[in-house]
Amino acid sequence: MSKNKILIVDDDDDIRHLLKYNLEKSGFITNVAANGLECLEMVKSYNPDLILLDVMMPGMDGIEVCERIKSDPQNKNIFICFLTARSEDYSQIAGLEAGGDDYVSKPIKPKVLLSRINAILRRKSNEEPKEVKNGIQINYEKYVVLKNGEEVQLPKKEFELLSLLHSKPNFVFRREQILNHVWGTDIVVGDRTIDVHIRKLREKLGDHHIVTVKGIGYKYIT
Amino acid sequence: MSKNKILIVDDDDDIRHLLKYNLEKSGFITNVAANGLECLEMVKSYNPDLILLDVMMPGMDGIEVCERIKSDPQNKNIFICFLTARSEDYSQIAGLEAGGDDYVSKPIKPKVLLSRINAILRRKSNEEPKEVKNGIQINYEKYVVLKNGEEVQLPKKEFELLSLLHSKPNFVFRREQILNHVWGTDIVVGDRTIDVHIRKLREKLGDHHIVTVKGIGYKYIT
DNA sequence: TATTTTATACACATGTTATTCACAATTATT
DNA sequence: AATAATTGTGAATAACATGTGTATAAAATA
Repeated sequence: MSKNKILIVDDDDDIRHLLKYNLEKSGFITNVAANGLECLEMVKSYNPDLILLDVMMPGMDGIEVCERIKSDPQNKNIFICFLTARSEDYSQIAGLEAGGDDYVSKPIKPKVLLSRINAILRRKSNEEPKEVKNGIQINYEKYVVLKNGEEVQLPKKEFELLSLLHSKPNFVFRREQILNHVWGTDIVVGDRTIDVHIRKLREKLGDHHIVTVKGIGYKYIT
Repeated sequence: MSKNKILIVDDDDDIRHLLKYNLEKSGFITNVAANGLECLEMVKSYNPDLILLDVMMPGMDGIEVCERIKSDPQNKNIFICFLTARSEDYSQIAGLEAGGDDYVSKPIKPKVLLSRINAILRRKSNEEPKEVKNGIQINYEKYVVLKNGEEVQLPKKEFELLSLLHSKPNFVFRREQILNHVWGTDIVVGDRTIDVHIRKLREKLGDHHIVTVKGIGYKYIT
């Protein structure tokens, strides 16, 4: 998964650090900007895949930053995810959302943010040629898995676990990585939890898709 | 193609009249508004198919007007064509253009405008037939839902909820998104409110249209 | 104001999903 | 081969999300 550079833009120090800390723990590469101008510069130099953009900022607000970024066709596949306070007027953001972006309401819960980011990056990778890998295709919008063209509904955790493995076929994900991506860094679950979910996936999709690499983790094979 | 109501929005008297004159001569039904607020009201009462919208206006500018209109899913098939002066910053409009709209540069040449309008309306009429999805058709003008041709009257919230899901079939809307769109960001409602409305819709339309995606939200299936 | 319709709340039923755990099976190590 | 480490499995249970009946509030209508 080479594409996971995230740019965090918020005028609040604490939020920036909180997000940076959490995201890096989950394996993302991050960078920060404190205002709109810094953000615009970062876009050029850092070339992020996803921008977490605070709406309410002194100087240039998030909406404007977004518009400027989007006005350059070169940036068309940078995703922008707004960070909004509940009280802020949603109507402006709504219009942009149609364009393919997303938003997360403050106060930010790391778990929620993480799953949203995963969803966005998945969607992003999905816009590129839709690869059917070994008979399994994932549709993130419909939230279904296509197994030889047939739709299979998976529960949330199973879906996310499969998404992760499927995103980088043949790459071995360590158990720790899996935990961080799917469960988040703050949650502690027992030793056998991953295994059980893997089992469920195997039951539903067949045994030959997911391979155990003993001592390390799992991989999705093509 | 019975539908060709055009709303002209510009703060300049002369331009309004010029456009109105020309368009009516070509057989379109037109109406005018002198500013953003008037425009928003007209959208409700006049229900145009196409809005010619000046970008540069005192008070609310065209971009904002557009965003407000587009934020309501009911207006999703109103086309908006910006009228821009050459000197104006095109970058902001570029972003919106992606959403399916168009723009015409001032000074306006009637012939150019006319051919542009025809192109837009043609595009629109091509999209129209898609409206019947899985036996359910939504008539935003009458505020009524057609279930196999038979009219079903839905209360406001139910109608809006259905509109939202129906606007993007098979796309899973998260509960949060639904709340924001139908209820707004500032309003707080209980946890079961969405479910109750979904239930009402299922009672009236049948169970097979709306599918629950546990842990995520709902989708309208075709 | 009275009446009806619509919207929301809430407690609880139901069903699903997530997790745990003891133990079996497998693989690696010596 | 014996042992240790790791993963797989079945079953139980916890945690959770959604559906439902009914009550109540709010809004629309007469």
